[in-house]
Amino acid sequence: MSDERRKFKRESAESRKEALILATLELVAENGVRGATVRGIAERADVTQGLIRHYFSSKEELITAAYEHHMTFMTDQTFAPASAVQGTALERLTAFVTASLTPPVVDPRAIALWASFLNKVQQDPHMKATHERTYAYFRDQLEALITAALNEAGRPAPPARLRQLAIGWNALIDGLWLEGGALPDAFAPGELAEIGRQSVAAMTGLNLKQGAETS
Amino acid sequence: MSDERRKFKRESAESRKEALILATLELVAENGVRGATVRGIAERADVTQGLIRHYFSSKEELITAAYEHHMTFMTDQTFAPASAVQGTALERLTAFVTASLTPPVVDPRAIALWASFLNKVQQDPHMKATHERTYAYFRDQLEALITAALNEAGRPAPPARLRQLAIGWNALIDGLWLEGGALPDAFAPGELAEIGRQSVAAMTGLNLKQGAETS
DNA sequence: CCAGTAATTATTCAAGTGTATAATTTCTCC
DNA sequence: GGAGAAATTATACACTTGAATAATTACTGG
Repeated sequence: MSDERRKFKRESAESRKEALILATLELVAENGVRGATVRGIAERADVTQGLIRHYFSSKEELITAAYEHHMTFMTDQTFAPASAVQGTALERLTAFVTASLTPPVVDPRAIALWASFLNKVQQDPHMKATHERTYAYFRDQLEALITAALNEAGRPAPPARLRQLAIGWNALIDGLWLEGGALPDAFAPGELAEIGRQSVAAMTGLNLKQGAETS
Repeated sequence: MSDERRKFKRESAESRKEALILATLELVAENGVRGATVRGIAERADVTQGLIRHYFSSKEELITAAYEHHMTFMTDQTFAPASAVQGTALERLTAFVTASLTPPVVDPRAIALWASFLNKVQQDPHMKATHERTYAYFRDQLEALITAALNEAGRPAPPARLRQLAIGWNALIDGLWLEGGALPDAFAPGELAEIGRQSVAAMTGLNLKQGAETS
């Protein structure tokens, strides 16, 4: 007697928005920002295209929301492990490097998203601000960790040297992240993190051995 | 008496193709591959859109040609300085690192192009092959240079170690290249190259001081 | 249970897209 | 110097795009 099947189901604004954002990220990663069409996103999220405009006043706004969502996710994934460590600065530093070079941070999709968003980030002031804030945060955290680890080791360094170290470390981590994501099959599991730890150790004279987290 | 002004001028196929490719690269850098429209490219190259199809059977073909052009340019710019050096392996290695971290290799546009092409590179088999060939060439050259420099210094290393060094160096150079191109104002001229030389020196125990090329 | 409201779908529109074809213009060569 | 061929422009077409509006549908509160 009742309708054999509803034509659609109402969802909370929150979950709908998130579904649309996730669908957007998928398509942006696959086809770039311009390739992520309103119709494609709607289809991927299993709604009709009109709904997008109901939740976001324009495609631009959806794209921006998706970017922020992604950046927050990446930042969380990168910093959570180091924050969880309650040991020495050197241990936190090691955890940070390892997390930065391990899935899900290292991931082909993350690289694709980074590349796809780059153009827009450089042109849109709001997205640019988000990006620079994230980047500065990343490097500041890194520099603080390096500083603490060097002090801990009884080998404090002047600010100029610390800046250089932070830039170099950051570059190395970025580069390995990029290589790992762009050529996922070229490296054995854990290899990137191991190379990362060894390289930054050599650059600093600190000794980063892998903490046995889950042995 | 003669026509006050010709409506167009004939050019050689070669120069027209190049003009179209350069216009394409400009627009791809600015707006991504999908943002580089046939009409936009034609306007930038000061021709009408029909001409594009006269020289390239499709937009796809033009994009591919532009990508190859760019990759060839980047490879040349990166390797020419090191090839020109007639000294020790260490000197060639230093020249290589320096060239990789100096304009025009370090350039916001180059980063934008790299990012814009990434999607297409990962999907189009032909472009993917070009990319992987270039990447492999880059790392092989680097590994060979490192090997030679270590041998020269009387400190040969086993293959596994050489592989790790090449991956690490490559990542560091890529990362610095990326940072320099993405935030061109964040670094003083020559700073990136200096950090690069110091970092890879520390990673290897080799001493790369800048050769005084143009003092 | 049933009206009102908001979520969702359905349809429409103007602008932009790559491609195809037809119409011109320039240059070369005998 | 002028005909023929190739380069270039001009026009047309089918399709996609983001956005706007109208029409339905599902849920909620009394």
